[in-house]
Amino acid sequence: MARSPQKKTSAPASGNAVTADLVAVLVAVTDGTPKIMTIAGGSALPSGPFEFTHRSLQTALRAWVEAQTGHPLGYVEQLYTFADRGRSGDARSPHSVSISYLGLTREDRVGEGFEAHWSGWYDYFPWEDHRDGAPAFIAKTIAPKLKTWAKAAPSPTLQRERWQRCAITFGLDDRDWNEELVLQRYELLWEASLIPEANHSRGREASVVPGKPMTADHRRILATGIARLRAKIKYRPVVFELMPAEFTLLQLQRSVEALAGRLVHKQNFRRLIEQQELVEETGAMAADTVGRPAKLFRFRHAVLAERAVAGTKLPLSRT
Amino acid sequence: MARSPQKKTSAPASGNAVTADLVAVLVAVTDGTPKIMTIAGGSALPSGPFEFTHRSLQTALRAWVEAQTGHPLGYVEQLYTFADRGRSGDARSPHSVSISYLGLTREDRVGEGFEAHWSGWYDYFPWEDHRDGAPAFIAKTIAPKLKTWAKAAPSPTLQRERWQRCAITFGLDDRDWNEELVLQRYELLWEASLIPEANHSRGREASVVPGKPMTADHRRILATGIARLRAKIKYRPVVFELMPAEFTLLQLQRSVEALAGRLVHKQNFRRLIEQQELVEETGAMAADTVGRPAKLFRFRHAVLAERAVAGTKLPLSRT
DNA sequence: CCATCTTATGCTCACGGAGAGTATAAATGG
DNA sequence: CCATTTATACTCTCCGTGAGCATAAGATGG
Repeated sequence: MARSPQKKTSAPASGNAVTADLVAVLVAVTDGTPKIMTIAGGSALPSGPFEFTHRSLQTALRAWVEAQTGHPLGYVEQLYTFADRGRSGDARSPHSVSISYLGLTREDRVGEGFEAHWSGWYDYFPWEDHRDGAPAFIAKTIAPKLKTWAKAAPSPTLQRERWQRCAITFGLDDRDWNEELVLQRYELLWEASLIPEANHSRGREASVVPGKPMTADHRRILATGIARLRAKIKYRPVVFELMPAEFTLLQLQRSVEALAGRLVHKQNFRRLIEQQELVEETGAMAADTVGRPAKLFRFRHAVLAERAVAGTKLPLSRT
Repeated sequence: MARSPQKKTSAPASGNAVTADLVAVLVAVTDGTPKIMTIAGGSALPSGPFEFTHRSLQTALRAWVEAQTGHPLGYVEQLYTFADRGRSGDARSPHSVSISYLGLTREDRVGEGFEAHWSGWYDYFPWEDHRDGAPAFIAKTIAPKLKTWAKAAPSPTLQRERWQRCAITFGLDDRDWNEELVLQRYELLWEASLIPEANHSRGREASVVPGKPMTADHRRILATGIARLRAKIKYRPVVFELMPAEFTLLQLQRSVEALAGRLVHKQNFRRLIEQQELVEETGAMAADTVGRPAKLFRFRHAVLAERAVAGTKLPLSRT
């Protein structure tokens, strides 16, 4: 970084010039399946060079997505910025800075005739879907391979630490599954060389763990996005960005479950939603359903103005 | 942004080249005062061009800080990336991308003879310190000015919305103070032109609200860092990065209070710390104290390996 | 028409965490 | 010895949350 702080309003780019890329994790939920927008046959996230004709990064991303989908992007949040020195390893290739964003939409909003597709995100992270319990291949395939990797550590202490890390992130040894550790799990599998992208020497030692790979570090970026979203839905009403204008409480629940990758207690879910006054009845009832018909609800946009957003966990004094 | 996703491994920079800057919010807590590292007489955060000789942004930041302070940087976290088209407004000046980081250290680790200084962060955000109750000037100065600003909105509805926003972020009208809304408060004051930095036409209409200004958007970046840190200390044991090797529970509590800007219930704070097994006794007692001497504790680094980190708020099913 | 299935919706219970207060112990300086 | 300051141990009360029971309201098949 800097030589000296004084030089911060620094000299024009010389050897210092880079290119800026945007990478987008665009999420939608359709029929209980979380999907992401992909290009290149599902092997990459939509991305492209940043055009400085826009006022801010956020504006640039919105403009681009709207051009692609024909509809405004509901919720946008910056994820992370990566810097590569010469992405391809070629020393002369330009340095690049990749700025990644998370965006929430609805699949049906996307116009036809684009090269982009929607892919289920569990295609890329099959071990993340615990809605029907932990996938069998975690115990059958992943856990043994991780154990082997842990045992390959040089010292017994390091072996224990490695395995403890595996057990925590994957909920092994009777630990609870923590759905938010998406990135940690991906990084662990990467370190253990169980991810195709990790084997730099041109994809031999092919996919040792199920899950579709992606270009460069796109799957890591996706993991970051999923983790962020799974954390966010717990303290911010962002799920509604993924819902149609009217929905039943079960549909809402299914969307949350799709994102979280685990099931939710129905009655408690409803209690939570209603006591927070997040929704209001439309008066209409859902049609075409099995079982007792459900009321239709809509999101109360007013709550966004009414309430602040943060949570607390300190033993605060009210005095 | 992108014209077409296909072009993502895009052409070398032409009109697209930018410079990459790092901006650091380096925090320490000394004697119950949260401090940040500043340069230029306290009017700017340390920053400088990113050198692509490093493997990653994080590495670059660490290396730079270690060169400055002579000690490793405990905790580092990326904050946000901003893009400006021509920072100075000069259309021909290079576009820049500023990547900001939050870092935690201890003041005494910094070597002497550097141009950097430590400034109390409440010098820049005096309205954020509620340890002795809400500062009087919030009710006396800020609230009335915000009321005026709210009333200046075109329609009655907008006026009410504006005021509601003010009341929420500043805890007015008998609302609770939410210490995490640091950025929201800064942005609100900015919008209401109560912040010198907001008055683009060369600092007339000088500081209408107490608090030291900063260069460019540095105070906004600092607000982002404070907000992030205030949120983080509640669910991650990062305070310990700011503590000496051994400390009393009261010292620990004072540090948390310094960061949060509000007081904490002593007994409950201890209960929380101890039941989470975050610390262990050193056996020694604190010297040079008034009142009954306190036990000295040290951070149990093992907890970082033992436990995962995330929290939950969904009505999950355990079955 | 009834039995059964499915989903919707209302209500209760138990447990644990968090805010708050009381009480006692151990040091210091007059 | 007493006032003061800080340390430390308990207790009490709410309330949020996980969990389960019970009932309602529709469809479907015999």
